[in-house]
Amino acid sequence: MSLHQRIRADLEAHILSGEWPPGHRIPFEHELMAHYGCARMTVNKVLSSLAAAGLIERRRKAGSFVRRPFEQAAVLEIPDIKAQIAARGAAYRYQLLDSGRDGEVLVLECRHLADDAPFAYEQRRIQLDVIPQAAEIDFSEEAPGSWLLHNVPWHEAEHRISAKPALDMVAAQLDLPSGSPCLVVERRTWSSGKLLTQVRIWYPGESNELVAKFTPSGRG
Amino acid sequence: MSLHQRIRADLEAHILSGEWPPGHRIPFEHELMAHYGCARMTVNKVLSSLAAAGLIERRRKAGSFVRRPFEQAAVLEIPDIKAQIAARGAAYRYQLLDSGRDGEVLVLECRHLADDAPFAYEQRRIQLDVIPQAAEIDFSEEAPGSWLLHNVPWHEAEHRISAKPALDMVAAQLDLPSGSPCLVVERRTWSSGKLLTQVRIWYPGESNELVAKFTPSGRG
DNA sequence: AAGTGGTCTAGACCACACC
DNA sequence: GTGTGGTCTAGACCACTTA
Repeated sequence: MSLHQRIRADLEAHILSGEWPPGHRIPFEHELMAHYGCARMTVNKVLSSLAAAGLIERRRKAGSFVRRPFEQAAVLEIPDIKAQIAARGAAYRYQLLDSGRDGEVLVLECRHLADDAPFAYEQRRIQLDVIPQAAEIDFSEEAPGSWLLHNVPWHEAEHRISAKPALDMVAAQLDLPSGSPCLVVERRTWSSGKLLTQVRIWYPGESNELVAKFTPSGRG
Repeated sequence: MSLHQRIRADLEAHILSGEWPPGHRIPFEHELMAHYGCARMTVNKVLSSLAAAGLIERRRKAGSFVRRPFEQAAVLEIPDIKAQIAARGAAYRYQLLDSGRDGEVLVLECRHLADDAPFAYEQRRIQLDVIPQAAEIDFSEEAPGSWLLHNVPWHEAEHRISAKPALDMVAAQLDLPSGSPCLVVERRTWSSGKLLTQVRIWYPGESNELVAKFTPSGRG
């Protein structure tokens, strides 16, 4: 592994772990030079790539700062479920149904309700080896999606969308007749190639739509 | 504008204009050094960024080569249905079920089959005031989606994705039990603000998935 | 074996933002 | 002014691939 890759991984770990929260000023280039014992071009390359990836923001004379995580996917608009329900004028309620560990993965099941009616059923996996601070969060209070959205920056995401019948447990949790159509959204999120979290969300088909607006060049 | 930005713009123009087609070998770093009269680090930075952007591919000892352009919208991957079926190794067949006019709108209904099994049911509307040449096309031979994809440039698109039960005609056309979950994709496409076409495609839920992969910055 | 890209250095000057 | 990042240089050594 090359020097600039090791430095980048090191800085990324500080950011992703939350040790350097959004707004935190990263050491100056000359400080990093001294710390890693390398030339300025090398740390400059690292910081430039972090800026290109959207993890940090660089300002002349001021320094480099950790950026806020993105509020939502700009391309495929899947807003925070809480905000989505609030936008309909309904009262939002969240329930943690189950939680456990599967090796280095935190496994959660939860449910989102609008005016006490089931709105979505969520199955979530969080990589604790990459986001160790997630182990300390009380997910019976805050939904994992909301917490992640506001605390962990991501670089890449993949959505997989399908229509499936609600069977057994899912039908029960969503209070639907067994076999009702559901929109199933599976999302995986990475940061610099490392898987951060996976989630599968079941929406009753009648109640929900995904909207994606974009141009061929990739700008929404 | 900095030197490496000017060099990058220059090389990009060669690639995007088609002067350097896919597979073409870009001049070696030492050749670009001589051509632009700069240090190797500078051209290296340019070529590295072009590689990171996916425009070129770099191979030691061999050189740097122009990559193939993306075959489809990288943001929300909805390939040509024909190509999609071919990719599964199934035989593609297309049927025009009905066609008519609604004022300035050409209205079509058609069906796509994989190995003679229904794969998707399509309801299409094409604005003839914007795309008059569509009136001359024999859509019993070529699917409207395929023809549009290859003949009409678009600038903006919006997808609306939902899960709905297949009822009546849709269930019949897709050979499904009434009420089966279907993935419904509604797409509207514009060019410079003018609506070109609308389409609603029904996929049997079990057989299909949409995949969207992207980054917050908008590059897939 | 040879030539390419990958990486790194130890300087340097500049533009810009903030004081 | 002062200090930061932005850029560029003229070298160098290495690793990998391909001929």
